[in-house]
Amino acid sequence: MPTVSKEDYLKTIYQRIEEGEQASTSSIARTLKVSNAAATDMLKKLSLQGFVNYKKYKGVSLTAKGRKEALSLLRRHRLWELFLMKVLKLKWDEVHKEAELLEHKTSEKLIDKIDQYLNHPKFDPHGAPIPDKRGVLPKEKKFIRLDAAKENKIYTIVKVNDKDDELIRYFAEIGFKLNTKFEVKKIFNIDGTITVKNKKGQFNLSPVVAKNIFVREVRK
Amino acid sequence: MPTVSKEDYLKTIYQRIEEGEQASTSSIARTLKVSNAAATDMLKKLSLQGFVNYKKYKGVSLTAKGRKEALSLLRRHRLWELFLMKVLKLKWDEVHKEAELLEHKTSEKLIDKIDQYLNHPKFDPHGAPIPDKRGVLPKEKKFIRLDAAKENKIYTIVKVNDKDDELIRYFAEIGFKLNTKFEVKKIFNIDGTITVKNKKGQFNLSPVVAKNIFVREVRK
DNA sequence: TTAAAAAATTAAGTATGCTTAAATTTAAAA
DNA sequence: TTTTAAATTTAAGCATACTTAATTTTTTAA
Repeated sequence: MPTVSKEDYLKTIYQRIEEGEQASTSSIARTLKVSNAAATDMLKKLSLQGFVNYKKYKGVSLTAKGRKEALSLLRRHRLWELFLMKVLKLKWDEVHKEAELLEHKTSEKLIDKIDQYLNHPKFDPHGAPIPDKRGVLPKEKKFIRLDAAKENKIYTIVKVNDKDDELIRYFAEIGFKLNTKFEVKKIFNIDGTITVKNKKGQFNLSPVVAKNIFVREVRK
Repeated sequence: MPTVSKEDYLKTIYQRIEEGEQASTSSIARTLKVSNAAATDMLKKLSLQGFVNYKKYKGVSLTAKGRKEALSLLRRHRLWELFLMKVLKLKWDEVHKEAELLEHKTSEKLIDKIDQYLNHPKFDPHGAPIPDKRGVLPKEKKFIRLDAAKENKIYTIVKVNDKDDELIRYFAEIGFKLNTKFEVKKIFNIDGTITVKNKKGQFNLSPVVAKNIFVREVRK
């Protein structure tokens, strides 16, 4: 059993790689808000324990064992998020932080009960896929990043990045919840700002924000 | 905010004192399964941080601040136990261990939602009183320890000691759940063994076991 | 292709919460 | 009351997961 810290590292590495980016020491350190030295240190330990493939200066990847742990933690995180929101009525922008704490202290027995209670859900409140008991991910709907959308088309929100509470709060505020529709009105070439319109009104989204919203084109 | 370890120490001290026993260094160490040296160490830290009154060789007691933390943790523990059992259908003898983990990672916001969901319950599945948001304990029903019961009388179970999973499993096995009736058939003077009878059958309980069951006399 | 910049690692040191062993204080028994 | 036993504390040391500062390796750009 990995420690709390080790679980966090494994999750971070998994998510970096899943996002198609490389899991560099400094990117891991940045995500976990620790020094590069701490990350290097931990990568060595994780390697020694067979959770990652790690060669000095050559980057890191997960072993099957490490991937299994990462998926287990993601499962716990995402089931908690959904449970807290659906059953205990916590807000969309509150569940991430709470789940982050509970996930490390949740037995397999308990998480299976939660899974059962929710009837084996496939996606969490932010659209992220929930691995099943064996670590198998459900197939996701096709989506593109909002910063790759086109003018004058209608989209629906498939997924949002849930790693930033402030961002989630902002999405909620402008009515950008899961499965809601909006139109891309204009994209400014100069800086990539995107003007969107939904039932809450019209908003300008910076490309940095838009990168964190994943959408699918829909008919009018 | 106390750390996880500190919360555990405060809870242990509170429970020792609540039980009318003194909270000696070694009793705390025994409960928490650490060395006496570790307990001494921690008592010094807790004292420095204003959670306990501690004088070398003179024992320890909680300050108002320490008591508040202990009651907060007990609240979280007991609400989780009830929630896990009632909502997520975990077994009577499973909830203690799970709650022990979750209690430390539960925000006030979350525990208030759980309290609300359960409609502000007053007792946990083992009969222990649940402190309210302000730390006020509900009034308990009168009870005596089973080892002080009398022959040929009928009792009902008001509370059991929930600190030992094996014991709880045994209680469940012999039908000794909360609010169930049984009769004390015989008490052996030689060693204090108590013969009890309920709808599951007749059993001999050692005085060590009987000390962990709290009962109230009822009419036939 | 080499110099500078960036990334990664090593080294030294810290806080927390443990351990065992030795020393001290208190309590109990002779 | 003194000796012995029990409880407690102190001392020294360990593992985990951090920190900053210095060093090394890799990458980028001139």
